[in-house]
Amino acid sequence: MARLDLLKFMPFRLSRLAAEVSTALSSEYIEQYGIDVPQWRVLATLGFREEPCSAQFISQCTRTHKSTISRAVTELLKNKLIERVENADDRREFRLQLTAKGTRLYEELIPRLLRREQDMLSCLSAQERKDFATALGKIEASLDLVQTSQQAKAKAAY
Amino acid sequence: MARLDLLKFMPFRLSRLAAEVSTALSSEYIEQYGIDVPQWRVLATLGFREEPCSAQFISQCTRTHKSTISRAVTELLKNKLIERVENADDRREFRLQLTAKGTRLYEELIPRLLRREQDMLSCLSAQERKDFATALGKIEASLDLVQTSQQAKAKAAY
DNA sequence: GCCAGATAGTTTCACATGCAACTATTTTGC
DNA sequence: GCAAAATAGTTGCATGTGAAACTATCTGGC
Repeated sequence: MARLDLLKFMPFRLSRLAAEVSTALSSEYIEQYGIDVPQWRVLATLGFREEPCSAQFISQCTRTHKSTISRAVTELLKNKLIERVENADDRREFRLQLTAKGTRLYEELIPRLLRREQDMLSCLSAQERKDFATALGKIEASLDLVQTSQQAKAKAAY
Repeated sequence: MARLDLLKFMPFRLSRLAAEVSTALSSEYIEQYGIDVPQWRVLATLGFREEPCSAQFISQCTRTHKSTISRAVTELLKNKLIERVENADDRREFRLQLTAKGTRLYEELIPRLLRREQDMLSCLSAQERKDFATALGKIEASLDLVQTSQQAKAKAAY
């Protein structure tokens, strides 16, 4: 009879680990700044890419449902962490960017999150870390999770 | 200025990958048998461990909230995939086990899920797969995710 | 130019899940 | 032995999220 040990089953392990890591990490911005995971993803996208982005773009590159992004954007606008400018070329779309306040928060947060990431990976040697990232990349690629912006554009609305 | 590329940030990558893997995998049992992820976790635990288990135990070793397990158990009982027997030693607790129908479903499902897992990992060589699992194990251990049943017992109600 | 279909973003709805309160039982301290 | 605390499991409530419907705008075919 075929058996399956959940504790050795990769999908389960990934799910459990991702949940744990997410909880450990998000406490950093939830408790301190009152922003949740979708809001963090919006800020992270806007902070990393210097030019303004559409909500659609953020939705695609963070793989987060557009309604979730829409709600996060609403909240961030309310708290003046981001602002949006009309796009004269296409009036359906808004360009989003960090406000000065949002940029300050972003710059405060990033080093702390990077430190936390390093802490979590500190149980691996430099080589192990590199190999782990590579393996992750291969699995992502095989599941078609690596999107260039071209592919993102080609894809139907997510 | 510190920057952070979400696409290279381990917590985000893990979250995204886990979600994708979970969706890809759960379609196997959702579409065919109408059972959801928590229900699958109950079945997987009961099928793997031959002796009957309590809901509490399943909750701990799958790291799933006890109310979620409770609802999954209710549903599985309704569909006669599991049954529960009173525990004379402790009448608060019920021992859960697969029914014949549940065992049949389990035995049908397992090979297919294992095959899917292998498919997902087929982009890695045998050595890479082993190293990946080892790295995962180290991160889990450093986050205190590896529970023996002793530790589970020692831990407060989850 | 106009109409059909596509697209950006919002909102409504249904549903899943975590938390906290609850019931029923058992264990612990005295 | 009994009262207080702990524990197994259930349930009500609040919340977050995805699907789908919706509005507004744009694009392509003709």
